[in-house]
Amino acid sequence: MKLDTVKFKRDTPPMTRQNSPHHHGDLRAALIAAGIKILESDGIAGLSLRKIAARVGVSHAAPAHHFKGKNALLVAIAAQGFRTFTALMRAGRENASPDPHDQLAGLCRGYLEFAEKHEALFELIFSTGIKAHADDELRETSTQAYQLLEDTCALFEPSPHHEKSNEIMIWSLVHGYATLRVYNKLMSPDGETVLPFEFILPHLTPREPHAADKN
Amino acid sequence: MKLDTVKFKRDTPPMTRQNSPHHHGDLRAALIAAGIKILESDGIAGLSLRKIAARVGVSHAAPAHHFKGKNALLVAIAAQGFRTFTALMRAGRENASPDPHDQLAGLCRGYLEFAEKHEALFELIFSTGIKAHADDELRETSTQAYQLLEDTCALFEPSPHHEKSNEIMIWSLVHGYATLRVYNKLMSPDGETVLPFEFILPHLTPREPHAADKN
DNA sequence: GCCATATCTTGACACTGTCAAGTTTAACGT
DNA sequence: ACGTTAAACTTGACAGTGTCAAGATATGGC
Repeated sequence: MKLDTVKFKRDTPPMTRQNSPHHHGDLRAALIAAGIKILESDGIAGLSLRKIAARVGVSHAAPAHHFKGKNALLVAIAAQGFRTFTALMRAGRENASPDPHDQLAGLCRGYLEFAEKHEALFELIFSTGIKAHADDELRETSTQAYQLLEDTCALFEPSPHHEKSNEIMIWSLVHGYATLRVYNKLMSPDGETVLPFEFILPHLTPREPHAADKN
Repeated sequence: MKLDTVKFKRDTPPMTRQNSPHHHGDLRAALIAAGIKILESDGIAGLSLRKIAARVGVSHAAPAHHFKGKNALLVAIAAQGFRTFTALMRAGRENASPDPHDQLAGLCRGYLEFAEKHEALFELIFSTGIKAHADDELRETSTQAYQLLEDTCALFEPSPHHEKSNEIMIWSLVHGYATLRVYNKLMSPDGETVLPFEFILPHLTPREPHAADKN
């Protein structure tokens, strides 16, 4: 399928690009948005720079002026992915009762919701090749996601073994569960809905409210 | 870098291919082996059919006669990956004391060892695009891996919540922890060595040895 | 109004997976 | 022993990929 021959068929009318072959308007953001769309429809394997450029309506080499390479665009997409990831976790937590167990369960619900509804994006942000420490924006957004989890874990007494044991355990648990559910590997494919945290959560003892913990 | 021009530079002497441009001998196995080597050196992104073929010393289209496509070769490589994965888990378990907690900890040690020492292979076997239920060999090998975990979890009393809760919890925990460690995302990059199962394991109660459980 | 510069296009390159057609080798029935 | 058939491999082609170089055009500062 020749993609470059249908160059000027964009999905949105060229509001930003005023009848001129150059200066799209906000090409950088448009590329990220189009990349996410293609990612959600064609998966991570079907994502190519040329396809993104064609969808936005620019030439195949246009993205090079906004991103250092394909990987840089993927990093920007991943950063956006982390933002909606954090938003879903926060929403899940806010829709729960103030009880610490419910708070944590709500956070995990948001986690799983992201993994389910944005499968390709979920795979992207946790894939090799996307080094979180390489890019400033990606480091920022991923840190915020971890921060939210850390805050929620702070509602409980820390483990006597290690101060970060709670975070690591919860994060591993929910991430592993999400991964195995999404990829449907090694688990019964009949769509189990049992959550492992319902088994693990009672073992966590809520912290004494020695201060005004209303975050 | 022109790869096709150095076609006959294979890494092993052509013992199986007796001075003839055809009939390699056991090309299928050689392609899988070469694929794993390239995978471990160049990562999952640097793996191409042509590179594999060049390394074995055959033309770029030779693999097509043994694998339906690139994905089929990846599936075969993944199957082999599952085999060493299971072997490492089994070895970790066999090197532990008969105590159920030690048995499970040994298994998890093997799990993490595989994820660490065979990073790209670990990413491959748990990636989308490799559907475990599509290929017979892959389904077989992945089932064996899960079976070993299930057997080890059977050393403990099942959770009152759900009969498979132990398996799901342990698998999620170790898989999530391995993933986060390998990709080094969202966790302190100072190489923590705290294992979350050391916190989780004491909550599991060993099963009563009502039968001769010496597996 | 002019010019530097950012923005985008066109064209080329090497590399990729996959297909079609040809060539050599091995296997097998007679 | 020999000729036919099928398998194994090669060569060549094609569209698609990321990336670079060079050219065209519009924007914004002077």
